[in-house]
Formats: sequence, C-alpha cells, structure tokens
Amino acid sequence: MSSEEKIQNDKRAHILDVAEYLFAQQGFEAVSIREISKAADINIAMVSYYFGSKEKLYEAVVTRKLISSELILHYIERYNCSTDKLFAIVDLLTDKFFEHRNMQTIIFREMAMEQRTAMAELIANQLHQNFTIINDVIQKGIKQKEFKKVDVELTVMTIIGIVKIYTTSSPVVCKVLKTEDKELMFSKQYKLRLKKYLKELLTNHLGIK
Amino acid sequence: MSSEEKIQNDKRAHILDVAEYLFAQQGFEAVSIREISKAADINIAMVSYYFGSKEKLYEAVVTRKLISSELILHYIERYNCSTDKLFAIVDLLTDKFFEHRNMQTIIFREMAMEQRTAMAELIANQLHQNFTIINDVIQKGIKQKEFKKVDVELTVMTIIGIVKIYTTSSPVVCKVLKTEDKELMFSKQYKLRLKKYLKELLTNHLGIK
DNA sequence: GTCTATATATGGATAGAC
DNA sequence: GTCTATCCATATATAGAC
Repeated sequence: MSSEEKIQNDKRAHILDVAEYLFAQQGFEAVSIREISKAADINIAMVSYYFGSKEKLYEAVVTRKLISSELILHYIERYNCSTDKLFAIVDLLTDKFFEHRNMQTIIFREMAMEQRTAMAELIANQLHQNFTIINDVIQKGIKQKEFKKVDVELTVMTIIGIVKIYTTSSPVVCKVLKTEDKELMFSKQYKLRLKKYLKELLTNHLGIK
Repeated sequence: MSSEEKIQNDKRAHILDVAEYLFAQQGFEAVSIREISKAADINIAMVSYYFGSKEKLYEAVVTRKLISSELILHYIERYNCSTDKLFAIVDLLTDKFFEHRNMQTIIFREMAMEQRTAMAELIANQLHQNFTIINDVIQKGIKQKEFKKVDVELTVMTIIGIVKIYTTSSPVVCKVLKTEDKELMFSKQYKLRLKKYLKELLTNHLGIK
C-alpha cells in the first residue's frame, strides 16, 4: 500500500467511525450528511465522493464489523468439550459486543424494523448463522449428556440477548447497575462481571458440573 | 361521556394505533405525518389538530402504554413467597410485552439513543422503577434463603432482556425459532413456551426447590 | 371539525470551478 | 481530491375557507 492510499484509507475509516457513532446515537434518518461531515471535519461532498450515497455509507458502517461465523468457528475449534466451546463463545461475543457496541446498536435497531431491505436481510442472515453455531454446540452438549435438556432455541436467544441488552441499552442499564458512569459500565472490571454472570447462569441452567 | 366525545376519543385512539404501528416499524424520523394520516385515513391537518405536533403525537403513543410500577406492585401483593411474586412478574411482563409489543419496540429504540430528551428521561425513570421492584423481590428472596446468592442486578436485566428481545426483534427471533410465521411467534402457545422457559431458567439459576 | 393551499425549512445529491 | 453553489424532493406546520 502506498502512503497516499494509506491516507485515503485513513480518511475513509475516519468518516466511517464518525458516521457509526452518530448513526448509533440517533438512527439513520435522524442524522444528516451535513452533520456527519461537520463532525468528521470534511466537506459535505466527500461523503458522496467516497461512498456514493448516505445509504451506502450506512451499509459500509454496518458490514465492516459484522461478526463472521468463520471467526466463531475458528475460535472454538481448539476446545473439545461443549462447556469449553460454549464459554469461549460467551467470551468472544462479550468482547466483540463491547468493542463494537455502536455498530451493535445500529444492528439492533435494524433488527427491530420490519422492512425487508437488502441490508436487513444481510444482517438477519448473518445473525442466524451465528445463532446456528451456538445452537449446535448446545445441542451436541445435550446429546452427550454434558448438559441437561433445555429449550435450546430460547437458551441461544438468552445468551445473545443479555449481551445485546447490556451493550446497547446503556442509559437504562447504567441506572440498574447503580453506576452513573458510562465508562465504568464498559470497563474491564464490568466486562469480567458480565462474563462471570453469563457462565454462572449457563452452568446452573444447563446443569454443568 | 357524551356520544360525541366518544367518537372523538375513538378517532384519537385510532390515530395513536396507526402511528404506534408505523413508528415501531420504521422509527420516528422515517415516518411522515403524511404517511400516518394516509394510513389512518384522515386529513394531514388532523394530527396537528388533535396532538399539536408530530413530536407530541409520538409522546402520546409511548406514554399511554407505559407499565406503571403500581400495576406490578398491585399484581404481586397477593402472593406471599418470593418465588410466587417473581413468577407473577414473569407472567405479567410477558403478557404486557406481547400485548404492547409495538410500543415496546419504540421504547427499546429510544433506550438505545444517547440523547437526553424529556421523553427518554421519562422512559428511563419508568423502567428503572420497574427494575427496582424486581430487584427488591429477588433481594428479599435471597435474604430469606429462598433463593441462592446471585448477581441481582444482572438477573433483573436478564428477565426484562429476554422478554424484550423476544418481542421486539421478531424478524430474527422468527428465524431462530424456525417459524416463518410471525403470528405463530405471538400465539398463546408460544407465549406459554416463553413463560415456561423463563421460570425454568430462574428456578435453576436461583436454586428454587 | 375538516380540508386545501401554502409558507418555510431541511435534507440528499451533484455540477462544475479549482 | 476538495469545495461552493444550487437543484430538487420532501417534510412540518398553519392560515384560512367551508
């Protein structure tokens, strides 16, 4: 990569970062290109220049941080028993959601929409793949008597649901946790607390010894 | 109430119903007054006439269906042990969220926003009150050795989180449950399934005998 | 109460100069 | 690549007729 290409990529990435933040905070329609370009300290015309349109910018923001099912599969293949695999998934999901919580907020909002846009379809499929992996891990654990019998689909929903709620509803969760500080909520300490909680919950629920 | 007042209230309620549906589907900014009035089969000017502005219509949509903490308290006071109280809350929340899922979707989106509007504050406070009630029930159950020690705040978040995810992310949850039919997802049968699952999860997690 | 017409604002996108 | 100026579409809100 030449140094000029690098500068260009940096600028692109910078626009994406700013746009991600604003879209997460306010939603797609509520944010104007004017606002994004002002916050990113670039000219309005540059958004069209780099991305073509507001819609395509939005797509770029979401797609660059989707959690691929390959990543999950690669991450858990080193473990043998279902418990280790499941706990590894909990760690991975929590890490990724904490790291990409703005993008997750956007996805969440998009999931709640009933409009079948191309991107909504893309997101739904991607999420479904991830659901399927977790589903299979739990299913196998039950078959091998490592876990007791549970409602597998709703258990999968529980894992993802808790991490999602925690990371994407921060104003309310802040109050629940009795911390005024949003930074604290996303600190290492609190991430550990969430992981520990999830593993205890699953241990009890699945009857893991 | 005179019969004319009743007609007027019916019309108001009808506008609110239509607006709620559209706001839930697309978000506040994405829906125009034109669209609402067309869908509700009224004249555009009527929205301003009845509600003053689009913003105030939005507020009216949300506030009319907020779950008051009084309702929860009244609903659980008839029970003595913490387990019964907690299970009653599960039933009540599930029923209310199923019934008012469109409004819940709107609230959820608003919760993810970081903007401190008057309504966001109102919603956060209301939710916090409900959280507190559940928190107290679990806390008391632990003190009386009815439940084992758990992370109470995250347990509260779990209960509300699961019901919220289920009711407000239907496109994805549909896929997870392997039902193409959205109607089925909100049928009596599936509501019972969710309640049963939540009670089992809590039974295992809290060590209820 | 209901409607039409309109004032006014704002947003996305781009043509064309540099 | 960057910027200004502008076109065009669409939105909210309301004045005023009926």
